[in-house]
Amino acid sequence: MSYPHHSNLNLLQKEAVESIGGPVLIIAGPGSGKTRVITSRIAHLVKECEIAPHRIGALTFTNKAANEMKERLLPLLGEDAKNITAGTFHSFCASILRRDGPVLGLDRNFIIFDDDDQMKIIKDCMKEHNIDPKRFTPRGILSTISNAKSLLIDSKSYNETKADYYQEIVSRVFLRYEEILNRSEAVDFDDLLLKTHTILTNHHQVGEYYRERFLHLMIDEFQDTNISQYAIAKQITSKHRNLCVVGDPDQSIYSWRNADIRNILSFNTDFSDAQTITLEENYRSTKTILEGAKVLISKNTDRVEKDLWTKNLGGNLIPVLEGFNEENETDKVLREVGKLLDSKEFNLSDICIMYRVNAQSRSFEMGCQRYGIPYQLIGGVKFYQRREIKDLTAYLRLLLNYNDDVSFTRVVNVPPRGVGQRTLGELSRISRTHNISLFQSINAILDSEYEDKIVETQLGPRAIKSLSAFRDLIWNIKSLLQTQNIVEIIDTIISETGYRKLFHEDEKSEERFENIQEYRSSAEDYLHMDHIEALTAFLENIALVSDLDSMSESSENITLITLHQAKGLEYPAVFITGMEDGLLPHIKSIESGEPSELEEERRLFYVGMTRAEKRLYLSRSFRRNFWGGSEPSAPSRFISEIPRKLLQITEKESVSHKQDNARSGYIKPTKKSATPSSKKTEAAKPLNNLKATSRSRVKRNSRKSKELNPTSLPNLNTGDKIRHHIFGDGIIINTTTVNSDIQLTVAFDKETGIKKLLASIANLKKLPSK
DNA sequence: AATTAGGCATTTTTT
DNA sequence: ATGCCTAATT
Repeated sequence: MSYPHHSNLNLLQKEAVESIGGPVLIIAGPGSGKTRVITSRIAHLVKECEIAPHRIGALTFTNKAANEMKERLLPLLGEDAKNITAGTFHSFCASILRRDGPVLGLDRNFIIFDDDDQMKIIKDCMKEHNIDPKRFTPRGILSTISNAKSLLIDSKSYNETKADYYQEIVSRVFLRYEEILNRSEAVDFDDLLLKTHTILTNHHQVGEYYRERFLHLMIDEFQDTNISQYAIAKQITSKHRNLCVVGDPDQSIYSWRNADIRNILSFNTDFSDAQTITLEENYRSTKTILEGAKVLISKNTDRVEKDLWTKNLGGNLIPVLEGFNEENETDKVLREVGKLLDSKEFNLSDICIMYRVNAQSRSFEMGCQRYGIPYQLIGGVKFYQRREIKDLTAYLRLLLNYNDDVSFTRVVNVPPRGVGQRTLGELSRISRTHNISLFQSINAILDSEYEDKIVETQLGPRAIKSLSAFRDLIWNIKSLLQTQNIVEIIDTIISETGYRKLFHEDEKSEERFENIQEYRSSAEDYLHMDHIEALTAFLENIALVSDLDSMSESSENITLITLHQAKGLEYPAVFITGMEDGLLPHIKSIESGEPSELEEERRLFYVGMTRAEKRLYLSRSFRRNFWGGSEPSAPSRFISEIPRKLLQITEKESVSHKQDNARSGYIKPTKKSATPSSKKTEAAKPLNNLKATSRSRVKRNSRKSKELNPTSLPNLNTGDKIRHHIFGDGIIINTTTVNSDIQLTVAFDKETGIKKLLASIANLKKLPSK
């Protein structure tokens, strides 16, 4: 990065760093050294102004940004850096609630419900109220509720102000939804903010603590904060009035998540004495890239003008790659990637491929595997959403909190232990009549009473026995928390609940096991803590930490990422793919007819473009795959909004020549339909391994792995004895080639039986045959 | 109670 | 095409 040296901030940056009395608004254009300004400002506060580090708060959009900030502060401040409160709004609020939640009657060990959990509850509530999910979609109702909460409207006030039939329906669900959350000692994402705000506002003593404590508060990505976040910030800084917000209205891309761009636009009105500093010098991109982005964003009517400029060189034109279908688009993009790598000007980690929707990633994943380009996929199907992971998490949540009905329902019959629909229905009936959790309902049934009221049930002795056994199971494991740490508890759950059995079922068992292993090892970070605390922290981490946060920067692979997640990142070379009307801008925004939605799509593209330092590529396809079929798609209207002179449209025939002549280490000319190569040494990971490694784990199938393979993979033949880290010892009874990998059929002991394993991932040790 | 078959909606972006 | 939900079957 070509930032000026620390001691050498530009005048405006310096002003931003040193303006420390009262409210400050920093409008920071892309690449204007925003992060630098924020860290320098904090360092300045601590070193020059002698502000105690723990009295400074810095709130960011992602945990990754927060961690980066802390890392950058470390050389400047040393140990003091660790005492700065830095995190996302959500994690910040979670810590306030862990400390002060009890004033609202919230248990300190509350659980955080994710999107999945929320949907389950919404659906239950709707069923309870006989609301037709065809007429009112659960998703829609949830988003209405979430919207209300982010405007600081709770279920009670919503109910009081409901104005039409739809709101009447929502209100019923909302009220019930809140009851269930309360009963479950759980909060959702919006509650973290809403409840924090309530405490700060209504509980004077607690509020004063935070108002007194935070002498300075800074907020990054302010254009993407919502009303409740802004309200919290105002609350906290109402005493010392040192609120510094940093953002760029042109990069506001989260309105669908209730972010309100008015926060930043009207900041100056809210604080009439606010200083405003606008950073317009761009240190990141070439003139060409910046000019293209500027012209594009100027097409938005609803915005505040900025005059971005750069001293950087003009740089290359922006190529527009055109493929005749999705696969061909991918091909062209990856060939360009290959050229960049061959030029030695770019490393793998310098290159990023961006797209509008996650579904587009698949094609690039497969492409990378074909070409042997190591890649890192951010997001996609979330690791923590995998079934086995959710199951295990549900068990852990139950240990902490018996009243978590969502988790209860999830695992009470997993693996099957004789608690079926009927039993569950009866439990839920009792839970409703007495307003107690499902788990408590078991107690009520077994005791035949609840708070002196007789509880009657029609359940047979078999069902009652099953329920009682389940209760004992959970209780027993819970009591082990005294002596066992979190990792041991996970192991205990797997063995004691009989969950292990599920691993022996199908060909997915391998994948499941690997996921569990990873889960288990991520729990190891918490071993130093008290067991209960560790459990709480681990579960909070699962809820609040995203894939993006754990993405690696240094490792040697290219990055595949959505445009939304790319916010705040930068790469020497960026490919923005799927430049088609319907994809970018997305069809939903076109169909909505709202100009504001189209403008947000434009901002999204703008964010993508401005991530690029030296090279920017656009790509599109003439056809796009939908649900099986493919349909013609027109070029994105945004392409024509970039001045033609900045673009480089692919020449016609010369392309194929270049392809043939390409003597690239990464580009191996292959025939269209054929799988890359049938040579076993190629060892590209098989496609079915994709799913197993979807978290931002690094996939390596570079030339490197080609060399490594013969050594790491002993020459395995039928009849060889091997050892597997999970299944134990076995004998190979067959070998076949699948997708340029070797599939081994191995007979293990009686209990495990016969397994099919892929040589490249099974990590087998060959045992000497006597 | 557990398993299976058939119908259906699904794809925007995520703390 | 796939995965989720409901209904029907054993």
